[in-house]
Amino acid sequence: MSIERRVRTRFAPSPTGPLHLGGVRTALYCWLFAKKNGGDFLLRIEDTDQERFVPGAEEYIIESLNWAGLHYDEGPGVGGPHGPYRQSERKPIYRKYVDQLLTAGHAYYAFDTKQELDDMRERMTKAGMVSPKYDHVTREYMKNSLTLSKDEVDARLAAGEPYVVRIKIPRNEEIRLHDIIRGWVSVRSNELDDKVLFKSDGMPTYHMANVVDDYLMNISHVIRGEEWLPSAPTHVLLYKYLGWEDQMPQFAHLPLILKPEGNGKLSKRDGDRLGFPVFSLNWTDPFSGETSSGYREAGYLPDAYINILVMLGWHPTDNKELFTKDELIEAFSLERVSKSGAKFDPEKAKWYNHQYLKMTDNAILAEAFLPQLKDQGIEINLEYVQNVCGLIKEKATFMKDFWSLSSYFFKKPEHYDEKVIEKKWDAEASLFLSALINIFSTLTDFKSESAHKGFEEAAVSLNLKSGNYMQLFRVVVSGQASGPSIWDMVALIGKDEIVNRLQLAMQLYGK
RNA sequence: GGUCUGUUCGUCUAGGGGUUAGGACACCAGAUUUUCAUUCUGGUAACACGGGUUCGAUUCCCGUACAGACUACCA
Repeated sequence: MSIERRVRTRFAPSPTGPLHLGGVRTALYCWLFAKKNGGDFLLRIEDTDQERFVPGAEEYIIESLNWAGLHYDEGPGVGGPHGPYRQSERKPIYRKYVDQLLTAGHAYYAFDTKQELDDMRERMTKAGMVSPKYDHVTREYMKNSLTLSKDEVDARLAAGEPYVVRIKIPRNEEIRLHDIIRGWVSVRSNELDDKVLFKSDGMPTYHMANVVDDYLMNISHVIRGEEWLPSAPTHVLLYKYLGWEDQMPQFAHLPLILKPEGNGKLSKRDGDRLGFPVFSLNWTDPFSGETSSGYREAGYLPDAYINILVMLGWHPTDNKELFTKDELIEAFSLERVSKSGAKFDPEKAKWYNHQYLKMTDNAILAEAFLPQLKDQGIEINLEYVQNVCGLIKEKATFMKDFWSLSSYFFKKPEHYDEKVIEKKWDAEASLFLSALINIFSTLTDFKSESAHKGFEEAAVSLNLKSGNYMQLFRVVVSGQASGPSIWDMVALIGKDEIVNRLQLAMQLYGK
């Protein structure tokens, strides 16, 4: 293993639908590891299964990655020295390696039809085998170049009979592979099946394509989900048979992301069923028309999303929880990725978003808030919006909460929290609010402190406890029972409007 | 069923042969001179079980249990 090897990682999704949480996290770890080591991160589209092709999926994947800020150095649309980066476009490349395996005797032709395969499985199942494999024993009873005579094989090939190429798994060997996260893993070859390498449609399967492409693209580290661990030994064998042992990438199999309730890995099929999105972006299935929501549209900030995902299976050396991308690149290492699956916690995800919202500059928030305001028919100067954002971001979990949290900064309340009105508006309240109107009206300098002072004065003048009317006052001004610091809010709305709203409420509820 | 992988508070996790087993989310309580969904302070809460090894094991080893992944001409 050369010490000088340049770090190159790849994210290799199959365009069979939208990208979900786990996929993005895999991409994130690949990206982080590459950046951390000054290497390259590539995107490769694994579309060797034309039957599962879903229109729009590739675009969706790319857009998801871009939204999350995981820009790739090589890949579709970007190019690079090892292209093309779509396996369907690399089709002619694979044949040569399949032939190499065939001539070396590490692979063989198999002519079994779907029916024959099914029959074999049924037979074996009846014989008590739970999941029959095409392996070193069953292949003896099947139609392949190991059981058929050379003449017959040639004849079938010449006749254009459909065939697949399977790897010939050796008997009684122990296959060891080193995983950065899990250490040494070993399997006996007899447990492995003769996987199809080359399909009858002329396309390689994942196993073949992935090994060939990783080699050709000079991938140094294969970082992927744990679901690939069982087939990794087959891949190791492929590197060996192709004579690429020296360039074999290092493996790191990531723990799975599990459903919050119960068990099992979070899957695309979970959609919105669990009460939170599993996808990055909104998605409409082109076949069924079914729509699923995404984190972007749900109001998550990209950096918050990244932060949520990175903590699902990785942990820094200290107890730090909030990271910028640069800090993540600095802190990340595969050695600190945990081995066990992580249940996704939607509540904690919200907390992260809230933290990021608070950290975001008011100017940026205001800019993002503008479209919502426009939809509400509000036109107002940007500085005011920025100030509003500064006050309400403490209270918001999502950007989309902004309007409901702040509408009263832009127009008079249309409804008042009736519970508070009922509970707090007594005879004294009317006296108090009248006094407040008078005092506020005389103020020339209407700021947080002066408004607060005026409020206290009104209470003192009537010998009342100011605290008793605090929440009522908030409701009168905003219609809502809770919100940001009351005096800051009042000062921002301004004296005339506040007095106005007090009078309005007196007309409605005054006793 | 078989193979592989895993198992520290409800959840994400830190730690590691001798610790009051640490942090975060959630939850509960108090505080912010009784606005609040923010903030602050405090609290409840965990080493799956059984055997070893050891002066000592939550930490190392072996079993058991449980969980998950895989078991297609899908990736």
